[in-house]
Amino acid sequence: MDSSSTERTIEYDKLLADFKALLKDKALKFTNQREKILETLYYSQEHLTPEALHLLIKEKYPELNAGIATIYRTLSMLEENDIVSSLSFGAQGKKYELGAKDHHDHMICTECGEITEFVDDVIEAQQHKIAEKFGFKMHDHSMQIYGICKKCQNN
Amino acid sequence: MDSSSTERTIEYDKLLADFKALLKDKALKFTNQREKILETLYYSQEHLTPEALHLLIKEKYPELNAGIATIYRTLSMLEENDIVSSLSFGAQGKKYELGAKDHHDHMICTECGEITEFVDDVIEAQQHKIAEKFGFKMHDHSMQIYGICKKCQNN
DNA sequence: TTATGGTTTGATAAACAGTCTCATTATCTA
DNA sequence: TAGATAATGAGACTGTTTATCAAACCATAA
Ligand SMILES: [Mn+2]
Ligand SMILES: [Mn+2]
Ligand SMILES: [Zn+2]
Ligand SMILES: [Zn+2]
Repeated sequence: MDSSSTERTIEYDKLLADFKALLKDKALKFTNQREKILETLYYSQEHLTPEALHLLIKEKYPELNAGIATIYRTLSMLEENDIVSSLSFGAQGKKYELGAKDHHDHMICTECGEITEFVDDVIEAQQHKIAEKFGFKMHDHSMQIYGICKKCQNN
Repeated sequence: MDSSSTERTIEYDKLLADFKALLKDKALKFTNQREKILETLYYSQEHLTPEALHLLIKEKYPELNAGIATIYRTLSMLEENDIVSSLSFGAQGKKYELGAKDHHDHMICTECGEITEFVDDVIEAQQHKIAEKFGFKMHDHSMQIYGICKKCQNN
């Protein structure tokens, strides 16, 4: 079966150093806002909407006075550079998470919203086979399983 | 491998009769608007945004004078009753398609937007196994493979 | 058939998410 | 440290989806 939960695989210091290197490489600037956004994403275990991330940052760093536009701009930039990934399901809009974890897919409880992460080698391998069959050059994929979690089944 | 394209599996008359029965069962009314929305979804092979569907209907049935709000309302109702399903990826918003086809997943070209449908038995079976392992009661799932289609690779 | 009451509708206002603009501020490099 | 330029916050703006409500419509039963 090989399904398993995922866990963070990179230290924050390393992540930050890589991020600084990336910015330098692309002639982008290392700003306070960008740093706090990265940090907040790293230390949050949640899948965050831009709005939720904005709130967290306003709470923790009120003096930063970060604007929502910067949150959106930075999330887009981070996603383009494969540092975060986004997940969109239902009407709830996009949710972002730090991609410093290994790739994984999601199981979503439609009752309580709980998101369980997993990786399954059989599925990963099969996706490559399918893409190959259609002459398709796969860059990425996303899989969601919807249903009712253990906890909600017992309520 | 068992991947294959999908095709429509139900006659329109049957679909319409089932729809009428459903409406009656739920004490909802069979209206001209609802009929034309169902019909247009059935005969379109595309994955349609609410806006695109609205345009199609205005072209074909101008005298109906269908409002966009009715399109949204009806699509939601159809989705709740598993008659259509929606697919949302990127910023492009939700696209709807008639679920009278068999279940299938999607392969999306990020260059030209082409959507290829497929079903893969290995993946279908594996998803059940994963849900089972986590004590999760699966209701639905959705998988998208993103990449570059054959055509776009040769451009 | 027609009357009746609840449903559905279209128009339009409102909410909402996300993007754009631009004057000001911050960062980087020499 | 200064100058060039990138990034920022505020808020205007866009496009999409939802809510409101009076008018029209549909199903039912007389
Ligand atoms: Mn995740
Ligand atoms: Mn499809
Ligand atoms: Zn749950
Ligand atoms: Zn293509």
